[in-house]
Amino acid sequence: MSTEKLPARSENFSEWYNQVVLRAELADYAPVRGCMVIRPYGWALWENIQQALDRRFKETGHVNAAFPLFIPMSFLEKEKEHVEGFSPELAVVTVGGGETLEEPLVVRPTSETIIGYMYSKWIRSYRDLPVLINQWGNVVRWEMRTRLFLRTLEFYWQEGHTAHATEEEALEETLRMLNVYTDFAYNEAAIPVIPGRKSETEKFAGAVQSYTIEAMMGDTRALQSGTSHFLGQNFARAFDIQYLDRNNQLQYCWTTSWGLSTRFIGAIIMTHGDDQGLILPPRLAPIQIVIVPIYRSDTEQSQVMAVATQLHKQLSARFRVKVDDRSEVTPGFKFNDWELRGVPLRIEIGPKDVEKGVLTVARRDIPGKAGKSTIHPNNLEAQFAQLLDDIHLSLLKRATQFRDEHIFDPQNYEELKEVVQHGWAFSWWCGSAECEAKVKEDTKATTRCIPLEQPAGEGRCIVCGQRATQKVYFARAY
RNA sequence: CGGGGUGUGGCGCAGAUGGAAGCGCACCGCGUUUGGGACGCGGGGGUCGGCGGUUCAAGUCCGCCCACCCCGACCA
Repeated sequence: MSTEKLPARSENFSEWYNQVVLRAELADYAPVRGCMVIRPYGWALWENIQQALDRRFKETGHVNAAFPLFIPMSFLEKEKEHVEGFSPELAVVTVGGGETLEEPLVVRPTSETIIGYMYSKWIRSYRDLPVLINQWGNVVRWEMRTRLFLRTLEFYWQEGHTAHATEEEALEETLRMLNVYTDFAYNEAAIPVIPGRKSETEKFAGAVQSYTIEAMMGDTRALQSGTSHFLGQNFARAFDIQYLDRNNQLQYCWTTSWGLSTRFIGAIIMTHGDDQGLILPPRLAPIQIVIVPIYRSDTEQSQVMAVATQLHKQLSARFRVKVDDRSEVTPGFKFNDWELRGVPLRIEIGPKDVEKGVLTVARRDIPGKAGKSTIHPNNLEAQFAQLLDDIHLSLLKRATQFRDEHIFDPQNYEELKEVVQHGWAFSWWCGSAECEAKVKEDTKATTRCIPLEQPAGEGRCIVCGQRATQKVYFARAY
């Protein structure tokens, strides 16, 4: 616990971010460079993310399974682009039980290869298709520069891997899961992500096409928050995933993969947080309502605690509630503490409230006195459900407004260079890697996505002036 | 891997010219407090990143090594 104020977001956004993560006790640095410990509060948030996603996966027909952490080195080498993309960041095990291994094992950076290998064993007939499997697990990528949640050597995620009989079906699956992520981001996390397609240079190593949900952080940088890949027959050919169709013809499968990681926690922090700390979206918050009792004398304490305990019991049936009964810190400290931790609603119960038979409620999304109101204890569940929904909507509205205010439509290349310093540019783009590279070279901004929703007509590439049929977002990214 | 920086109680730091390791916060105890980050008194805790050297004497000077942080190249 610390009593110091956080650095202001406007002064030093990344320092604000680090301190929020550490002080809200979401995570801590591990003894190994680039690794972190996800603490109980952070893990509880992840568990809620998992639940919300897992429910959507099941609803769309997927099942969970678990594949091994170790993958034979040779597997990675079977898909050319895949190995080129991942080999620089592999952790490799060369010794086991004191003996040098016959073949080195890589610690999975992603599981397309080993799952592809298994699929080739399991799939024989069109009757076996589609295979719709998801895995919750952890992967390792030896990154050079790391940041809590946003990029660590090891991270937790889910990776879905599906195999289909036809290209159409696989493409449909790819977009279905992109929609699942979009729906999750809007309706659980209150994050207005933009779904779109990745450029050739930005796509997943080994994919035919990659789709992404891109979110704008509070400093206007972009964060890829989830991805869905159409893998074509690349991995099916590399791993011999074949089936006999109705006409007894041997065919290669069409596969997809899609993932969302603990990085999403970073997206939540940087989308909604303010100078007081975290603001957690109500549907994912580990604690939705915190009750802070206030008292002086022993008599007051017993009166107040009686109400607090009863209220806790009543509300717990429907909400995630906590009573902060710590006696060693003052109410003022607790207010700040729970605001730092982002709890959406706080109930203050003091002698005055007990006397009047009311509750004082403070909304986390509206700081200070403005967010406080007095409510009468009739139909409490409905009142709190309404309040939490209101907070969800207000967070989404605020984030959407911020996003839209920082998306620009530069009229020429000079303007583009300027706007990507403090926002995103939404511009016509010819699609060439050269133009993309030039923007990156000049501004550090990269293409984030070609949004699914495109304006009508066509224009001129913002970089080279050639005919362009699509608009793309350029932004500096995490 | 290139450029810059930092290593001293849990955290943040101070320790010119070598001469008995300190401060703030946190922690423990007691008391007073408690409606927006309380206060008093009393405590516990550090082989000064590591190894080697110079010296009567090294946190301080010299050499080597290690780790971490920031900025680049790479990335969900």
